[in-house]
Amino acid sequence: MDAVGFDKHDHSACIDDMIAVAEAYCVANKLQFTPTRRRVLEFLLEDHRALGAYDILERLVEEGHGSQPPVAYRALDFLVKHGFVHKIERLNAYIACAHPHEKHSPAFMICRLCGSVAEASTPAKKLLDQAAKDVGFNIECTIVEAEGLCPKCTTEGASV
Amino acid sequence: MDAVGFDKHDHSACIDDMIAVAEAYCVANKLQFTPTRRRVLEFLLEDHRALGAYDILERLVEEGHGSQPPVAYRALDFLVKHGFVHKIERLNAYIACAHPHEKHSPAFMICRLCGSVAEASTPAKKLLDQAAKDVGFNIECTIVEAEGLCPKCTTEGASV
DNA sequence: AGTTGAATGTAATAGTATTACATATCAGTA
DNA sequence: TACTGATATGTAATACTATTACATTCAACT
Ligand SMILES: [Zn+2]
Ligand SMILES: [Zn+2]
Ligand SMILES: [Zn+2]
Ligand SMILES: [Zn+2]
Repeated sequence: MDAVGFDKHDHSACIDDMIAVAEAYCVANKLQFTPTRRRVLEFLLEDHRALGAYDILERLVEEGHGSQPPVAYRALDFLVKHGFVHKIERLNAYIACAHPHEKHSPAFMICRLCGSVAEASTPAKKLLDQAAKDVGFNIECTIVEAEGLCPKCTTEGASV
Repeated sequence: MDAVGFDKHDHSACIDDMIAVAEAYCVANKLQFTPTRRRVLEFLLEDHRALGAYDILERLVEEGHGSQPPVAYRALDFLVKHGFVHKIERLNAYIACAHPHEKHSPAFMICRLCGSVAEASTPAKKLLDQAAKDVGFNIECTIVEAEGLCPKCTTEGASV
């Protein structure tokens, strides 16, 4: 398993790659990768951390887009629906997917101090599937999030 | 693994038992199981489904308690902190724990049609711990929720 | 040009949660 | 008993998150 979020990496390439993937996917599936949608994905890729819908709205406003919540929520809904972005339920925030369209059940590790978030792929889905089968429940999607301390905050705050 | 939520069971005994467990725990740990806290736990046990903080507040008001949000949130914070209640992040709602103080990492199955919620115990923590260790993350708590269709809604809505 | 469906702009409102400060209650102690 | 500190409650105000509704714009197709 791998993770993006706690390690340094070639970030400009990272953004370009992800945008390219999204664009190609939209073209292939006749989806409209509009300026607003593209910009929101860029914001999330730039920060590489979870942003609230209103953080995003704020930035959109600065660039001249509409100033009402639906402007942000619509773009986010699109990006989530098509797998470019995940919602972090624990934070009511959104983060760019680290493995777009590799068909996965994401798991997130959320640092409660610095707020960084790493996405991992785990067999958690498999695990729940068995538990679900036992009671006859039909899983459609899973949410797996862990809260704790990231490597950096663990060492820094040995006193915490 | 077992689940409460999709099966019928002796409910009055269920409530009494849970309240007794909570009371005993509070006495043993010098915690104050105040009337408000007890009542909130009873509401959650009675319904055996997830209730929003404002649903709970509404009921408290009917019984003469304070009418401001902190009245509900404080009781919920206490109950969550001491393991009598879990928060369902996906629903922004709260549900009574089905296994109080059996030290567990709960997993929830949430029916998107009827809203029923079942709590299961899974080894998700173990699983995530390995993934976390790989990247140096220190897990403090886990959130595992699955959304889908419960047995009843699966059969009823074969057309959905 | 006319029709359609998707996307956007905007206002209003709904739903969830916290901060701040005053008051009350209770346990332990002088 | 009176004082003290910690805990719990009452209340007002505010902050944060999200949806509904309706008008408008735009591109694609006929
Ligand atoms: Zn992903
Ligand atoms: Zn950190
Ligand atoms: Zn539980
Ligand atoms: Zn159901």
